[in-house]
Amino acid sequence: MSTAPSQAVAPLQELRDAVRAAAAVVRGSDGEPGVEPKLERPKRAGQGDYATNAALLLAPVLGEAPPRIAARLAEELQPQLGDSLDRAEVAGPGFLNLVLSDSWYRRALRSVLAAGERYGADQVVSPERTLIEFVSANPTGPLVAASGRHAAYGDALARILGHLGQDVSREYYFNDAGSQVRLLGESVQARARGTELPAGGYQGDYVATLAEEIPDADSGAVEQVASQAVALLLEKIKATLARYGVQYDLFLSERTLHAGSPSALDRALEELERGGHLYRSEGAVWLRTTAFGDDKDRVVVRSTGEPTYLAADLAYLVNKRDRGVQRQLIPVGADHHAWMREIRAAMAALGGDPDTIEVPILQFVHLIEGSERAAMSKRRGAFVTLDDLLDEIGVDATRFFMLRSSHDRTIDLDLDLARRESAENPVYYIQYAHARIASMLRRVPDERLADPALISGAESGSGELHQPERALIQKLVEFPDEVQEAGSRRAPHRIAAYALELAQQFTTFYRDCRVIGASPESVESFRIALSAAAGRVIALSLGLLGVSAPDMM
RNA sequence: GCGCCUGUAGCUCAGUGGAUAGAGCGCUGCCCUCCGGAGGCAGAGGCCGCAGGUUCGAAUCCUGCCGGGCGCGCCA
Repeated sequence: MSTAPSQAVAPLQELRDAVRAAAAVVRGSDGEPGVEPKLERPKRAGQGDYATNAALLLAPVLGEAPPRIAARLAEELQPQLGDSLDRAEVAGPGFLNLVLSDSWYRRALRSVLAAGERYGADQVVSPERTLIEFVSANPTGPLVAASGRHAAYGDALARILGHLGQDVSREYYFNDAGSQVRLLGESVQARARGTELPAGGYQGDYVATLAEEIPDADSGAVEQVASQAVALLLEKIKATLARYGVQYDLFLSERTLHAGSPSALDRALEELERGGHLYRSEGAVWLRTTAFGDDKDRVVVRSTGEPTYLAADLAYLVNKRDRGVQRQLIPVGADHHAWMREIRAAMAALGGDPDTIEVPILQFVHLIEGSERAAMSKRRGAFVTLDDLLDEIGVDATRFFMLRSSHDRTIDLDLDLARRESAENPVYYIQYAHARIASMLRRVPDERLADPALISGAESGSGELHQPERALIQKLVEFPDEVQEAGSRRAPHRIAAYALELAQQFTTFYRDCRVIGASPESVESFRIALSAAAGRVIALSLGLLGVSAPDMM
């Protein structure tokens, strides 16, 4: 039995290890049970605090009835878990329900407090240099509302993986070299001159603003106007992202990949040429991506001699390889999902491992006004900007709204509803729970809130725990698993769901269990420790989403 | 036509092999001498898109069909 106080093994992990060990013994193998038993929380009362399906998994292997195996597991677990376990009961088709003792709960709370800010961290065995490239919207206009999904997702993922011990950096790659940029320059110039916009030109009001802000917009060279427009728009994008709470490590310009002789792009193409992955056809240069799983080959140099965006992407890949990047996460919108095959094939052609490039597909954010679906077009100037959205409903509500849905579901953003209901966004429920805890703890002297006091409070008291106390502790000990799951599945929305459940569980506890002034004092100390732990884990969860955890609202 | 994603309560969404499927909003009815009522309790509300299959066990995995989103350019 492991009760060593300084060992911060997650309480659930301890239980899981014990079940695995017992399963191995029952199976008669040394150490390895050969199956992966699960530990889960039964939904119904009377089915224990946790249940394992180990016996059901072992039954086909051992050729015995599951309940018999479960009974033997129980015998093995008893000595392993010692006073952590009240009793183990065989139930249903062969589940083993574990009823844990209050001393287990007290130790579990203690370990949450002892872990502090690093609770749920340090689970990565071998960290990789991980790059998350996200948003990367071209600087041909302000960030639109949908970019808020990308920004929130990429940033939250970075925070989660960082918490788990990965070496993460955030990058924004922007195309400032292509035809769209030239078109932007032409549009600004046309606006400045009062002449007609070029075909397919940019029509937004911001183009007129740019025409005023850029000196000599009417008379200067188009390239000059374009590059000044890009610079101004990029500043605006950076300001919006900063306001949204997203800090990038690097903004990388496509133009720098074209610069020099030979350029990064030249060198990438040369390398592919040497590898025999390029061929010429119809006057263009093609990359044979079909050799690596793509459904068609892709042009890298147009018949006009101009490189495509994919060519620049190749140069960027080489650039990242040279910098020692080991894993790349590049969330893109659903309209770009075919690009995943291209880039992974390109990676393979460059001799890299395509599996180190992950491209989570973010489904669309549909804007609805009234009952109509608002079409978004940057070029036509018909869009809602991220800044507009932040003005309307604020950073926290926007982030939470964007993060509570799984990335592979489309989000319907009803602007009227969002404005009306922003006060009812679940994020406020969570923040309210946090503020309430902070308010409560303000009534407690500082010395009782110091870590040693809290930790001893967690183990103080000998009375029986109340069910809401146990339920809250159960929720708290799930946190490391949730972070792990959110990280490995690239699914920050798990944390949003968890934070809401935790806030609910705290609220139930708060209603049923008097904290300040509870007697005897050991009970008060225990509940102060429990409240402080709940407050910390709520703050940690919100922090992983980039949402603030205010002490007062 | 082909490829990717998706279909769970009136609405917005969690739940990627476990026992009688959950939350928020909305609806009905209650609860403030009490640590923050931005709260709580109770209730109504579900062929988990449909049909097969795998399994001791399926919302979850497989197949087909139906509905929705997005792609299928020497555009980005």
